[in-house]
Amino acid sequence: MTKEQLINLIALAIGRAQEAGEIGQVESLPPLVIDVPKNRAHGDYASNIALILAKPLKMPPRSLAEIVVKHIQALDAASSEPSIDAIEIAGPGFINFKLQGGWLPQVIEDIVAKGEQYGRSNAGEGRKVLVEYVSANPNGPITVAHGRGGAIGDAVASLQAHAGYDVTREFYVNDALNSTQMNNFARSVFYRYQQLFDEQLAKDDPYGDADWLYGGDYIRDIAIEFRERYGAEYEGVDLHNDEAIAKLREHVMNGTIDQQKEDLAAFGIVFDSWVFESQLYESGKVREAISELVERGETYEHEGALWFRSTKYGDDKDRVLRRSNGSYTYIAGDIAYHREKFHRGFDLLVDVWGADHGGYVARTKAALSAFGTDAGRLKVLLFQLVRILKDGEMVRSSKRRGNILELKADLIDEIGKDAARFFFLMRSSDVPLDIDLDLAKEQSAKNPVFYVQYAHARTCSVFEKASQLGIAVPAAADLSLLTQQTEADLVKKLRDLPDEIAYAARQYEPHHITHYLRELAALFHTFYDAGNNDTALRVLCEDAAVRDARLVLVSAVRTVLRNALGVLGLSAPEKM
RNA sequence: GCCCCGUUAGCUCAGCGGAUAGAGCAUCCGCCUUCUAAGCGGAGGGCCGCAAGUUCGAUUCUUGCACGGGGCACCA
Repeated sequence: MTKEQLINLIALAIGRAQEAGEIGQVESLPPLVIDVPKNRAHGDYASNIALILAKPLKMPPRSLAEIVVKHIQALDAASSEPSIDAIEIAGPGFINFKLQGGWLPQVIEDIVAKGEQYGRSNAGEGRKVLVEYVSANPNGPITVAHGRGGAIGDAVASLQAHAGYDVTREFYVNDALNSTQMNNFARSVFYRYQQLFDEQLAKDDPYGDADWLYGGDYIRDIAIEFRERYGAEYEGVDLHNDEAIAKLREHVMNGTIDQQKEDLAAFGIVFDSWVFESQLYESGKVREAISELVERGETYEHEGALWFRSTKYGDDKDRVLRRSNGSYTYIAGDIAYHREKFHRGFDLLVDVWGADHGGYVARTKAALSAFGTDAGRLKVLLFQLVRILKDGEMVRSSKRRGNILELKADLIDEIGKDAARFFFLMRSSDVPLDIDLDLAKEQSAKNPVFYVQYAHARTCSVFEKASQLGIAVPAAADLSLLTQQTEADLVKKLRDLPDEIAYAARQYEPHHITHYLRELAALFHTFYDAGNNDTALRVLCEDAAVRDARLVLVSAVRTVLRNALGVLGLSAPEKM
């Protein structure tokens, strides 16, 4: 009996009880949900329906439960295939079900049949969702903080895809023309570039303390790359000539973006789409968006600037869209960008931002509301800051100055792509993340990703061993022979994957999957280890029928581990 | 001052309105003639920040308070 069948049975029993006049009618029956109790002594499934109906029906929960149970038993007994083994009323009025063994083979057969598809659902019904993440400014490398956003965004996108949405992954490049920061960035690169040709300039370092100078060694790295690409072609650029700098800025920026793409690829992230803020300006989308706000009467002029009356939609204060000097503000581009996303036909937008951008949620949603779009169709995921511990000290990462911790050099090269992704996804986005680089470098059992991947490698080693012994992996087996408690526990966990993925997708919380993986790995290790103490409990035991059943079980475990790792973009090594 | 996030075991954190609140690390005690010990079993350790409210039932929802972090530009 499946979960759905049990729910139907309960609904039917309530209907019978109502027909018999034993319980009253309710306006609307709440959706029936049944849980898998944490405590296995409480059975396979538990329903709290009697507790929920107690109030509207004005009956004590326990007696209500007794009536419902009576009808459930009658219905089950009358069915062609009675499948409830035991049913009991517990505590304040829970109805606990123990089903006959049939569910266990069903779960395994389902996994074997679905293979890579196991865990997917069609809840999204193909609706189009755009997930935008990382979106680092083109003035430096991808940092560890971007890495957290990248891991979360990529996992959320993957979860949505598994939940049946049509997902697009997008990176938004803030290369706006009115950017003072970008000019300073280019100026800094050219200064370091000139120093490569002029020893005296390098020694004197006249602008070493200039306000506009970007600190950090990565600027020098970019200058070196620039020299490799263009040689001495731009050696004579006047650092104080804003126009000349602005003209050459693009060269610098393209190099930076290429580098970002490389770093992201090393992290396993590839975007479907890159949108440039400059193109929104050039194509007139920004002007268009602002004009629409003006036409809709959502703006006003004040002291020469154009303001968006965002307070009308719950923002703290109104926002300037166009400065008194005629240039657009950052949010003008951002508003146009979000408007444009919906124009491209997406049903749902997900933005992944650092918590330091939390203040932008209200104004962005306000803009959508002003366009007459339901702001609920934009989901903004804020993740708390990443803190880095190195040599026992907290390192503060800063984009403008030095101390930048680069995702590639400082994390991926140290602990590997999989470990980095796993650590980023181990915690809820709402919690600050500490990464102790020294500890993470250890690559020991303390590292949970190894624990999980090792479980997968172990499943593979069983098949390896079987093959050496000339034992073929059976296509089917008598799964009713899986009678050990460790086996039942394992299969119950395997059964949870579709629910876990659906839940994590619905909540936009990938960390549930890392927890699931650890739990599943632990149950597999326990199951496996039982064979170390008792050879009869090994997968490759004497009894061929039991052995075949266990091989099918291990195959299902391998599939589920692989699928769950895959959702998070983690590899499933066959050997470790 | 206002907005967002947090407060659960020594530490870092899970916990989807339910039953005896969990995991990892750390500490202590056990298990290698092994299908991979990169593993497993066991023990100790909790006013779930405080106070109200809603509920049959609150660690979970609401409000207030306290403490900690982040954010409050005609910067991006």
